[in-house]
Parts: sequence; C-alpha cells; structure tokens
Amino acid sequence: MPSRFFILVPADFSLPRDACSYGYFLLAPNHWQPRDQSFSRVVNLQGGPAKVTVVQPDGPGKPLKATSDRTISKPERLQAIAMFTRMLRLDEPSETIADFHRVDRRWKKAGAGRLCRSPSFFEDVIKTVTSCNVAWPSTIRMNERLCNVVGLAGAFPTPQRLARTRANTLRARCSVGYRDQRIVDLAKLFATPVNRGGVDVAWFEDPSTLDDAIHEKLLGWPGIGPYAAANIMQLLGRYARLPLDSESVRHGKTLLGFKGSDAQIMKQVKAHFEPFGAHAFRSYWFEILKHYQSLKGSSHTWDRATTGKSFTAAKMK
DNA sequence: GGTAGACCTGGACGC
DNA sequence: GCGTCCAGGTCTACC
Repeated sequence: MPSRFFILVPADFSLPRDACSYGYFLLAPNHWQPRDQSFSRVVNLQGGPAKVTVVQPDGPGKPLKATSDRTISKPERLQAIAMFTRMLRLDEPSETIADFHRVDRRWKKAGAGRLCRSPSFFEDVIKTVTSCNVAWPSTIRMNERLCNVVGLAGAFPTPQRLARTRANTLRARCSVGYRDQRIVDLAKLFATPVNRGGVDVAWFEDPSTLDDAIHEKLLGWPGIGPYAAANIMQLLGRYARLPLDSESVRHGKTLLGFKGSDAQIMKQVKAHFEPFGAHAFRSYWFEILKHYQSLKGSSHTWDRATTGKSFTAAKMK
C-alpha cells in the first residue's frame, strides 16, 4: 500500500523549473514525466528500494506531495525526505539564491538558481565520471544500465554493490568502456570506512572545508581530472570553478564570440565568468541552459527517451 | 610544465 | 549492411 507525505520547500522553489535545471534530472534512476510534471526515482531506503514520486500541485513555494509505491516507515520517510532535499537543494537558503541574483540579475525574474543533483555525493561522483569523454546519449545509457544491471530494483547502485562488481561486468553490460576499473575503484573508496582511508563525505560537505583542499583531493581520485573535479565541486554547492569542456568551447565560440584555439577560448570563457565570483558556475550554466532551451523548448518539457537523447554536440551548434 | 597518443563507445557518413 | 572516422576527458609517457 502506498504511503503519502509532504515535503516542505523554500518560498521561491518551483519543481518544474528547479528539478529540470541540470542534466542529471534526465539520468536514471531519475525520471521526469513532462506530461504530469512529476519527478520520481527508486531510492535505497533502509527497508529496501522504493519508488517515490513528487509533484507540486499547488505551485511554487507550496509543499511537494510525495507518494511511494510501497508502505514506508516513518524513519524511511525521513530518509526519503532527506534524499529529495539534497537532490532539489531544498536546504539552500533563499538568501543564497537572492545573493546570486544580485551578482547576476539576468536570472532574477525567472527565479533560476537551484541546480538539481543526486541524493548522494557518491552518485554525483559516478554520474560525473559517466559524463566524461562521451556524448550525452551514452551518459544516459550508462546510468540506465548501472541502475538496471547493478542497482537493486532499478535504484542507483550503492558503493558497496558497485565495489563488489567486476570491472568486466561493467564494461560488457553497462557500456562504460575504459571507465570500468575507475568506477570500481571509486566505489571502493566510498565503501571503505573513513578510519581505514575511505572517503569522508562529511568533510566534503562541510561548508568550512576550503575549496582548494577539496579540489586537490578530487584530482587524486581515479578518473577525476580538471573537468570532473570542477563539476563535482558545483554539485557540492561550490560554484567558483567552471567545468570547462567541449561545450564551453562551443559556447565561447558561438554565443560569446571568442576566437582562437580551443585552449585560448577556454581561457577566455574562464576570464569572462570570473567577475561572477562565487556564483560563476551558475551564471555560466544558466547561459548554456538558456541556449539549450532556445533549441529544445523549456527543460520541463524534455524527457529522457526523446529530447534527452537528442543532445549531441553536433546538434547543439 | 607542456604535449602526444591511447583509452572505448556509438553516431555519422560513405560506399 | 559494413567499414571508417570522429567526438569526448583522463591518464601516462616523454621531452
């Protein structure tokens, strides 16, 4: 029997706008349903996986109405709320968003500011690795297969499950290619207790930890280079660095009018967004998202199977 | 510190 | 339908 509960949101929060604010809303196990503007995913709860769906029937600022596909206990409900809170950045104060709008007034009217991410730091790291050196449709495919092949009942695999999976299995059944061993090694880092050298998630998520310290630590992990490290940092809510990639070059060339080699254009893009300081990534990303939406319509009308898979570099030029 | 080439997969293209 | 080329970020070896 389904359970129903509510999730409180900040006054400025809009589910269609804020859930569909970053590409991860298109990656399994996340599922955005444009038809009824619902956001669902299978989550790993202490009693086992459960599919939870949220909608915001009363509009921006009003609570999310959540439904699970099985009865969940009160502790599981709190677990699910914590996961959606992280994913939708519901704990980011409205003042922080207002501060971003003071720095970059272009997004104030639309209210854009929160960026969708995963319910766990681990999932954000693995999703970032699956987005490296590959076209977006392949990233979609890898995440679908990781959930279906390794995850329990379609949930994203836990570090423990992924750490026990053979690299060959990931390569053959999840199409992750040469990323296979790197993904297993990352999972092992997360599955190892902190006192035995494992990842101290609390340290990464502690606002008092310095950006430079996190950046240096991330660069030491397998499969994490400058792009991935900067992307993971924005997922941690640290927006000062830009994950510069081929999309940055395209954006610099076609929309900002920069000229030169790819490396020169990346430097110009970096310099262009530096004045936005601690909010640089948000300014950069919402410009790119605006471009995508000019080609594909509002992101809350996209779905994974059709619009999602149409995102390839060649088609975005 | 900078650079070249390998690493995989899947889409695009030519035949 | 098949073969070839190319895009994509990280890693390693080398200068």
